[in-house]
Amino acid sequence: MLELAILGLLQESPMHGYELRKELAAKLGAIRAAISYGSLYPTLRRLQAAGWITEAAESPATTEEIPALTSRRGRVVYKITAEGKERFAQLIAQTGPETYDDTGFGVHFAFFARTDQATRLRILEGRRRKIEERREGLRDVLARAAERLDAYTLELQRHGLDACEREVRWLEELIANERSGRAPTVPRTGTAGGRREEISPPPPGESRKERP
Amino acid sequence: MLELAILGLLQESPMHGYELRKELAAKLGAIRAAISYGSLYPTLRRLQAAGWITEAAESPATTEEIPALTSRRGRVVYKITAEGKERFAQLIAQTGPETYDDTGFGVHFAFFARTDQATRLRILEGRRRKIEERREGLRDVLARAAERLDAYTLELQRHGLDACEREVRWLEELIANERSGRAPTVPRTGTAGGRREEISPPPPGESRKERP
DNA sequence: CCGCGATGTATCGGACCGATACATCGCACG
DNA sequence: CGTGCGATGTATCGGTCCGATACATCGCGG
Repeated sequence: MLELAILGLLQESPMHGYELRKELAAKLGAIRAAISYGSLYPTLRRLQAAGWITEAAESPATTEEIPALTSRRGRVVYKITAEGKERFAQLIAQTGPETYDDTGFGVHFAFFARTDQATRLRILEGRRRKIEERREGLRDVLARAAERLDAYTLELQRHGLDACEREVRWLEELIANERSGRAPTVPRTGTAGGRREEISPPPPGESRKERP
Repeated sequence: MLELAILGLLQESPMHGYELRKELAAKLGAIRAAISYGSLYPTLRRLQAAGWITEAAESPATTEEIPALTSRRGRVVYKITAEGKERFAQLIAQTGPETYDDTGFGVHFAFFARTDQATRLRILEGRRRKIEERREGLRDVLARAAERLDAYTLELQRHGLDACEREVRWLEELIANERSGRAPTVPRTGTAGGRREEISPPPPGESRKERP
């Protein structure tokens, strides 16, 4: 999972570890808190050893402009390789059981913009199936074993059940949306129109997304 | 966390590993899928080594009734010790940062029936604080970094934000409920009364809860 | 000038998972 | 009658990831 996430992020732009962690936290903030360095650095090393990423030189184009005033220290900038891109494409397209658990689904979903529609659909449906199973499990417990459990435990199950139902509905909308029409956005409360707004009129000032 | 959960469950009744796993899945089904044996058995051994639990003999009172027809195999039944109960009491009352993450909170909450009210309140408020922070983080990303992210990532954040807001509201109700009055149940949609119903009229047929 | 918070790299022990192996039991199906 | 299969049951191994910790640099304000 971490491997996939790192490869995905580095595909957008080269980064060093610290930055990677922050971007990861921003992109996956809804899923998991923040990746630990104890996972990050070993994984970076592993990816490098496998040849998916390489260390990039620090000040690349404008070699002599800035360094005088910052005197770049030992920041290690990583960059994805061609093999790394292949690896990413392979990882993002292949689905196993771990694709549908909370973290796995979150990571895959976060990179849906780089995933083909068939795979997106497969993942969304797999996730829905999994959540439906969890939901049924919770319903069973609430229906059948309620008298064995105390009120707090029961309340916990109810809250979990609620979350399941909610997520299934969310997934339904995404799936419908995905199937016919191609807009990623779920219709917000009451907005019925088919017109999907593209997100940003090109931001005027700072655009540091991709390197040209 | 596993340690706490096992100690808590064994406090209700002695069990063997397999049973423990199933009960755990039932009690924490809203939180986590099912504990792996690769965690369970080593932990059981650790707890036994520490003296918190002991192996109990298989057929305890009615020694010769059943064994003829089932010929009890190597099931290892574990039982909590007096020290184990102390340990549980200590673990359930002490709160660290890990008490407020998803799993930690879930486990603590599942044993709220064995937790004193002050601790319950502390945990609920700590959890609320943590979720509020997560919520603010997501709002920040959605407000400030929206144009840097693709529509799918954005949708993920929105869904996460929604879940946060929902959980905060849930916690608010639980906290209010906890503060004045002592009923564990959150008022279900429209049910305004103060009367809290006790759950089960004694179920007539099969009662295989505790061992006699 | 000095401390302090942000930036930045790195390691270590431990918790937990997923796959796997293996043995027994009861029952359904041929 | 046997036989095979799914549930019950115990156990280990490798791998992923976390949390704590250490350490070094930078810019800023007191």
